[in-house]
Amino acid sequence: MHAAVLRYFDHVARHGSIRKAADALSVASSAVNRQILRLEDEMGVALFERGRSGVRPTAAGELLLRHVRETQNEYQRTRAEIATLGGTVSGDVRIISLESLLVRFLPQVVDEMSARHPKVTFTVLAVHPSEIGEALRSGDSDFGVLFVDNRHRAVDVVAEFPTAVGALMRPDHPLAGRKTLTLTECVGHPVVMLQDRWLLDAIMATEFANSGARLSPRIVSNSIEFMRQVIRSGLGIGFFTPIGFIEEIRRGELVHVPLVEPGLAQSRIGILVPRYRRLSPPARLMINHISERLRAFGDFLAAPPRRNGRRAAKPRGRS
Amino acid sequence: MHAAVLRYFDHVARHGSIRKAADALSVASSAVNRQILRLEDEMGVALFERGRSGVRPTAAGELLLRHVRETQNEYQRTRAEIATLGGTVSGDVRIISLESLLVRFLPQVVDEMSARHPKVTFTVLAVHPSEIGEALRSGDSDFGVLFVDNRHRAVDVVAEFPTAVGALMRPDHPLAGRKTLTLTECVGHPVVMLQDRWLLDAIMATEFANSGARLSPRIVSNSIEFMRQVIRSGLGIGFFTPIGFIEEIRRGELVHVPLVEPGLAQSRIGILVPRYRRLSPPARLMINHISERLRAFGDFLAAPPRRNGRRAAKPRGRS
DNA sequence: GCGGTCCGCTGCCGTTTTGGCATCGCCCGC
DNA sequence: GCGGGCGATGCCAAAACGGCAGCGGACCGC
Repeated sequence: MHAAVLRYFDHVARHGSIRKAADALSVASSAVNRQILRLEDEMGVALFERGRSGVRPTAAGELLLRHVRETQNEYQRTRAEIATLGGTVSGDVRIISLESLLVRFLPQVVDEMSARHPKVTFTVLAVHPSEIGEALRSGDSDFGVLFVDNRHRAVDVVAEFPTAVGALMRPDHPLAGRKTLTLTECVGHPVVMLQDRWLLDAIMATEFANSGARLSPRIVSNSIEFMRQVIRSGLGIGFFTPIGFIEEIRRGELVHVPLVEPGLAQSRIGILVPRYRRLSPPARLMINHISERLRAFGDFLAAPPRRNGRRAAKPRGRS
Repeated sequence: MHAAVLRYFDHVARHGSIRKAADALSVASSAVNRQILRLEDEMGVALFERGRSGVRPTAAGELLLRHVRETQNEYQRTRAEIATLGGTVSGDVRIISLESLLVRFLPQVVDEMSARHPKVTFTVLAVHPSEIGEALRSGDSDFGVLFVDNRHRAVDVVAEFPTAVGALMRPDHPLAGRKTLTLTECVGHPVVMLQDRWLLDAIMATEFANSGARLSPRIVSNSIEFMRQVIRSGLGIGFFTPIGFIEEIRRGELVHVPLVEPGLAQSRIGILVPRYRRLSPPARLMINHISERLRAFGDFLAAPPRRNGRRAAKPRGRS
């Protein structure tokens, strides 16, 4: 329905080059170039600055770009809405998420959703915390499943549940019997750490910095899967929310001891939706579904089957 | 920039007929027809129901229509924004308003604005109160200068000033000396009334209905200008806010005695902007300008040069 | 019931727009 | 200075679009 020039313009801006954009679009660069020139002529202003190695949007280009992208997003949303009239939910759900949720939680949720609504597609991205604000605002994603951060403005928290960043270790670790820990108490024990602390959250980063704890990482990695294995091998303590390790905790293979540092003990994971954003039907359904699942995890974590837990007698791996 | 089919689709929906739309667009009806058919093919659903005497949007058509119109509005706004980058403010400002403001107030404001920003165009419409909600919501207008009505949801009141609906009459009218009046006190005196009470406001309509006052209209008209003349001729009392008659009141040719009925004495005129609407630069400027002017009128009315006013000694016509 | 009218739709054809290809001029880094 | 990247342009074929005439159906007034 919409003119091809919208896609062209968007791609050119994204790739920073007419030829690259044309390549990605599988059309001749001359075609893209002419469309852009014609568009600039129609607008009466330059939309790109031509540089040595490509093009860069001018201020006017940025303004138009916002309109074009919003139009494309709204078009997709509208199509999804129309498709839903026919009974079948379809469309793309675009989610940004914490890395740790991509390992266990979201795959399962996507699987369930996908089984129920086969025509729905998913785009699930882990994002650099510094990009969270922009990713939510720009409309590139429908919503995020992230640490709740009050600093985000114009964002509604649709559902949230409290979680605690804690020390993850084998059941036979000296600290495994503790009910709580401080970072300081972990000093001296080998720890495994995420490379680039932004894989944790900004909140955590500052918290780790504030507490004087000088932790000595024995192993550093940026792979959560790798760290899962080394922790299970007893090579050290990792610091995570329990949600990515639910299965291991359930089976008693790992123990999660909450940290008491304020910003860590009280952190919450929630569904963050840009305020005033119209959501596509599949996005709405997905949010509902994730909310349910988050609540279920919340209930589970409220009475965790800890090795030495007081409440004990909850279903465990060998039950 | 945007595909012609957007305009076609919009026009067809507006005119309820492909041939009429084609006529308005100055293209052959076959061209419009084919674009619509192609669009329906692309969407996979019928967008119009074909009837004996034209077409009517289906549910899917309505959804797409909303997207199309929003896209067109946003495009215009974006163009205005881009034009403003170059220093000159341009674009169309679309205002809905009270009939009474169209007579004196808005022409002057538009004139001042137009002198300052020659490239700005104006669309000023008086609207049926039943259409106010839809006109604000649909995006057909940028903002309204209307009676403030709390029943409108999702609308921000940017500026407002109190005004009182009152009895408008010649200075030599028996009731002209009064400081306030009730509708009941007007019974017995000839009144001139607007035909179709919706030319007043919904608030006023209910208020007039509630108070048991049985007023006997000597003259009924739907023209404010006509009523201005008959009131000046002494043919009766009219009920208006003073704002459309500022000049006559200032010159002492007419007297405005506020009514004390709650909904009338406390009515307020304000600038109503649909919440979360992005405004074009000229619309923002216009709102600022109208706010100033409204404030000026508010100051003037706070110390009105009434024949027997206590505060007296304010500039009058013959000063 | 019978033209007249208005509707959406369609086949045909000229015009306009769009895209592909080759090429130009430019600038930068090697 | 030379190769490789970039955007811009001329030329030509292909596709899209619009105008015209005409079809069939529904409705209305006579």
